[in-house]
Amino acid sequence: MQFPTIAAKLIRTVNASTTRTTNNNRAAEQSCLSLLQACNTVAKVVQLHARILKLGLQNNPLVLTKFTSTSSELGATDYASSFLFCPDADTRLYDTFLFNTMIRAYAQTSHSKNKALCLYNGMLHFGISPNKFTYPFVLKACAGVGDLNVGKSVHGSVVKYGFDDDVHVLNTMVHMYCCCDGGIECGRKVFEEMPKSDSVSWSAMIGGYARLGLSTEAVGLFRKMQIEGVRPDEITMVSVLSACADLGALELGKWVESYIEKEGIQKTVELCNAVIDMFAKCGDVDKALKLFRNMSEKTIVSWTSVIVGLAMHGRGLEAISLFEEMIGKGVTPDHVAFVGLLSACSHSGLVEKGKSFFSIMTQEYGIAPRIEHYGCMVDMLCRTGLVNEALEFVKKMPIEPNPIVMRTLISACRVHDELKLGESITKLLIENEPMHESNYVLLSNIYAKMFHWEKKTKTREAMDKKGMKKIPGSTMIELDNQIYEFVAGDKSHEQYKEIYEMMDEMGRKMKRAGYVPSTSEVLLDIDEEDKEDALNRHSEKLAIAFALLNSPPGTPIRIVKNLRVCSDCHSATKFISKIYNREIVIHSLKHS
DNA sequence: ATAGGGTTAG
Repeated sequence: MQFPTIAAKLIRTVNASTTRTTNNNRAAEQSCLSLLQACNTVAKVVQLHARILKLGLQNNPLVLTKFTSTSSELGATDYASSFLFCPDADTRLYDTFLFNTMIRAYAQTSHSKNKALCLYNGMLHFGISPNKFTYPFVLKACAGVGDLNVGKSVHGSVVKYGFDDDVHVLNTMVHMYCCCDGGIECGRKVFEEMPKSDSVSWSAMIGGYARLGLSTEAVGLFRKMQIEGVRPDEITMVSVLSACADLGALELGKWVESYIEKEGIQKTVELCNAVIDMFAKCGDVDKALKLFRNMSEKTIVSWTSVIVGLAMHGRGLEAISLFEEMIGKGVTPDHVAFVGLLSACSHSGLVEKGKSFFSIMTQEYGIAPRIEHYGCMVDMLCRTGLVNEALEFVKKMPIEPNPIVMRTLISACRVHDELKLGESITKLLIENEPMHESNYVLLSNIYAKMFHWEKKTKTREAMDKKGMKKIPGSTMIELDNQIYEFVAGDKSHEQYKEIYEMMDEMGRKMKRAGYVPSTSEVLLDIDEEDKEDALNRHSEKLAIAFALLNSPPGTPIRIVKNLRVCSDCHSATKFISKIYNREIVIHSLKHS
């Protein structure tokens, strides 16, 4: 930072212009420029570069700039930078545009965000001033790195250089903060305080909330956007739909779909994909399939959305046949498509098929398994009750299992009575993640199943001491454009008497149809009769009773549970669906 | 020559 002085900059400018004017090889310069313009492969750039060196034009500013931009456009950024920053390079030729070109190239490629930041630091080191075009690139690189402190320091520079009034810079800054761990509040602050905001600013913020799973905030902000009269575009709508999908809010999603029609928002492939994903995740997989079939242009994302949707709703065989149809059409699956495929196998108990797809993925498609793929395999083995095989699988994994995989194992240990094993894994996990509440819930559930009530109480106390609270289970239901929420034993609703009568009736009819309450997941120190009672008051059943009372016979019932659905509610729902002739879709927001 | 989006296992 101490290098740049105004004098040094002046000398540099003068020297650069001298080089330009004394260059008597104008014809060669022109020919190089037009050849560079026509370059379309890296090989040609390399060839041409040899010629540039031979002609001694490597320090010609025009040629250097063109060489740099052509190389980086073709993905040969490292090649260009090795010459630009070699020890005998003429640093007098460095300027803002040259650095912007290089930083942009690195900021756009996924594994080179750090290089972009290095170049930005180098730029300051050489005394080259950034301009308002530099910062969108730099901030984009920060977003990729995801380090809040790095982001804050760049924010400081933006203020120092006075670009904090530029809407493009600020929009990217909002996006950057939203991509950093724990940065969403900073993003919101920049968003709130920016002098002018447009649809891009709102999209960045709404998208930020949606990505983090803060879907209610995302939808709320979209409402605020409409109140403030900012016209959303197709990119805003993608984020809003993604929030709807996450919330399982089918009615809202349908409204968004008609809003898109009404407002004439451009239906890009990506927007159509988001609509399909919303329907698939909200339980209307057939609607998603229909839209998918009618799409004129499909991408891998379109296929994956439907495959994941089918997998989520237990239609594993259809998911697999759709995957095979996709291969038949010559579409190359990516790692996400394989996650969908493997989860389809897992949800439908197709262990052998799953194992074979897992090996095909690497052997035929050259896709290295990621933690998500290993997670699917562990889940698949655990669901089938092969807990020990799952454990062996985890031990042999070439990458560290993450907490999600560990929690899958622990749940399986509890369900399949490997309680000692479950206890020891959970203790390890708590050491690594002391502030994650579901770890304590898992441990206390294991103690409950071991009848270690004292240890269970202690675990709860440890949670309280750390200021963590267990989130109470609740179920939401959308009826006539209103959202009703129920918690276990809820009596706050004005119809509560009718609801409880309905539940009694449901219980009687279910028992007659052969339903046996499964009390094994009631983790309370109470006797069997009370356990049944506790089950009957679960929020899922309340919401279903409410829906049976208030919606026309034969119409589907869709409910959204904030936590995992217990096994008893799962089986009870199947009975209720049959007895009352209603399709019942349960959407769960969390899985552990 | 400048900005923002989607699909991912429990």
